[in-house]
Amino acid sequence: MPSLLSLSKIHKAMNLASLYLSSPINQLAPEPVEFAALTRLVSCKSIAQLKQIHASIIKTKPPQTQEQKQLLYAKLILHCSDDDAGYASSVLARLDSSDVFVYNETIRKFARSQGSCFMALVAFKVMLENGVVPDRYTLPFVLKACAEMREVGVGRVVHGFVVKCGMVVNLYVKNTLMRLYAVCGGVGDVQKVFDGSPERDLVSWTTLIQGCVKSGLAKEGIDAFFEMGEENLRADEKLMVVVLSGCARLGDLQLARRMYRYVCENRLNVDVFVGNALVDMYMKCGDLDFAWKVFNDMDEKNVVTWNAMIAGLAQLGEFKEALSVFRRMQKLGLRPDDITLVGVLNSCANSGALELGKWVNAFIDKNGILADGYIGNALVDMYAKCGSIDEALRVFASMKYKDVYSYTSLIVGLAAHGQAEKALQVFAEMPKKVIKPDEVTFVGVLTACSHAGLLQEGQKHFEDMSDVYNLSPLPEHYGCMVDILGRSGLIDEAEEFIQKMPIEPDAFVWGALLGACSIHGRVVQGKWVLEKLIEIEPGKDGAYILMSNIYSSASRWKDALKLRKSMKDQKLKKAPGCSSIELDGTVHEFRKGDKSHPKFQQIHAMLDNITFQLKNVEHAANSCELL
DNA sequence: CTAGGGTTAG
Repeated sequence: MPSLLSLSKIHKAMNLASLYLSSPINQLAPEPVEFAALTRLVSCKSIAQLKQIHASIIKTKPPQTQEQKQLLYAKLILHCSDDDAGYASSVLARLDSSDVFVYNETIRKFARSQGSCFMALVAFKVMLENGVVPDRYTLPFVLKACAEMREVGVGRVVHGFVVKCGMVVNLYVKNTLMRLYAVCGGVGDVQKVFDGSPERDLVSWTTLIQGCVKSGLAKEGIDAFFEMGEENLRADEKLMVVVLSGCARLGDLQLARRMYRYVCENRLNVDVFVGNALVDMYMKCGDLDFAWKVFNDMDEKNVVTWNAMIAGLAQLGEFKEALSVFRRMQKLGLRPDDITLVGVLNSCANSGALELGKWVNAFIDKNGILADGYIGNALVDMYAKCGSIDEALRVFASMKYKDVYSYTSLIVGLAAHGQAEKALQVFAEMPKKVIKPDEVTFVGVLTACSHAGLLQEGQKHFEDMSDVYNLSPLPEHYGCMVDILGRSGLIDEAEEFIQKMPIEPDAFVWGALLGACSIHGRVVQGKWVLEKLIEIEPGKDGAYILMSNIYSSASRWKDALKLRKSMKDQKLKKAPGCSSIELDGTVHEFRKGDKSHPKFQQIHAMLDNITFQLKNVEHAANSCELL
């Protein structure tokens, strides 16, 4: 108990309380106080009204007994809204009750809403100072307040207190304690509490699994679920939702189907939560048809249902489809929330739907939504990917809270627009704002260096990755370096660089080297690299095409033809090419081999025309080369 | 007077 009193946070709160105690409004409460119009408090709506009643009670009929006084104070506190923390704490400080129930009610009230959780801790402190011993009801409220505030520090002290009074065995206490650690990201601690006492129920399992899933250990969470089954416990809807979201993260379709069977076999009610979790799970596991089936079968849908569909489609690369779902949602008059907008912007970004993206931007402005955080980042990315780099810069500049995502979106965007110098400038801003770049940021930085041919600068950033930022370079970073070296003509150095890689080079790394061979006409080396690439990813066509270009540029037509023939013989699956363009607000999507566009004929006639004219130019260019 | 649920960007 004493350790709690030393908490600086609570001390700060008490200082706040004493500050309010000396403010004029509180001098309205002189002793002895009065008690009469308590009934009027029940209908009291505002803090002003409350204080008025308080004052009139004091003036007319003060409470006669200690009990009446305490009752008055307790009622006053319970009638305070979240913003009245100052007033509440001043009354609280005079609440000299020894009744646990009075404190429990007070703490419960404060812990119930976000804005007043701090007051719950203050009330707890007053309780302890008044020598009142917390019971099994008090602690869940206090722990809940800590969890809401993400105050693990205070939570740990309360935990110590819980252990001291042997309260861990109470399931409610134990489960709220687990929840505290779960929301604060400490799976290890959740597990410890879980293992700490033998009694556990569905809530304990739900919290444990939630803790795993939320901290990226979905596999462990699912394992725990099966372990639970061995104890002959059956999941309910709330637990199922958590398990389904874990499966969604794993992206394992087989597991997903197994979980769906579990839902059916156990006759779980597919309410809007379970339905949403199912839709999300099937989307993330790639079973679009079944996701649609669940979606259509749901009789109650909400914005989350639509969001799951939109975000899921965007993630599957079905951007056009995602946007059409958004339009359907709008036709039904459903209001999108910020998560909808992020999904829509993501789809715009990846399908080039600048007009719709601008519309979303206007929607955001019109509705007074702050273009910050997630939304701001999605806007920056959308503008950058749709070619409006200046708009991306504008949104970025207007953002108040910038994080690593904001910077990365812009840096990657600038690099893609050939503005390497600007990209590096923006990158240089990050340390000043104390924002730590991550792996993706460095992909942007290194691409910028590669496009601008900045060999030394690229090398320096690459070294900084591990030396300064403690990041382990991924294959794509090595790929960028190979690209930088290759473009500078240092092909042997690039090859040596690959040999020295501490991780296994992947197709992108070898691909970058092959690209370099192609630029510099290295036929022999190219052939060798091609063999490497075939080893790693047989059946892909990209490397063959690159190599056949190398042969062609070296005028080794026979070799080029041989290679093309071997591609045909192997029936190589071609990477599905896809591109899209927006015209008057409609996105037109083109896929390799897809003839479904209404103007397919005309488009191809035009393409033939362009190809024909290009051939003439090419011919001229090639002739020049021969001279 | 007590605890556990779904969707989010580079």
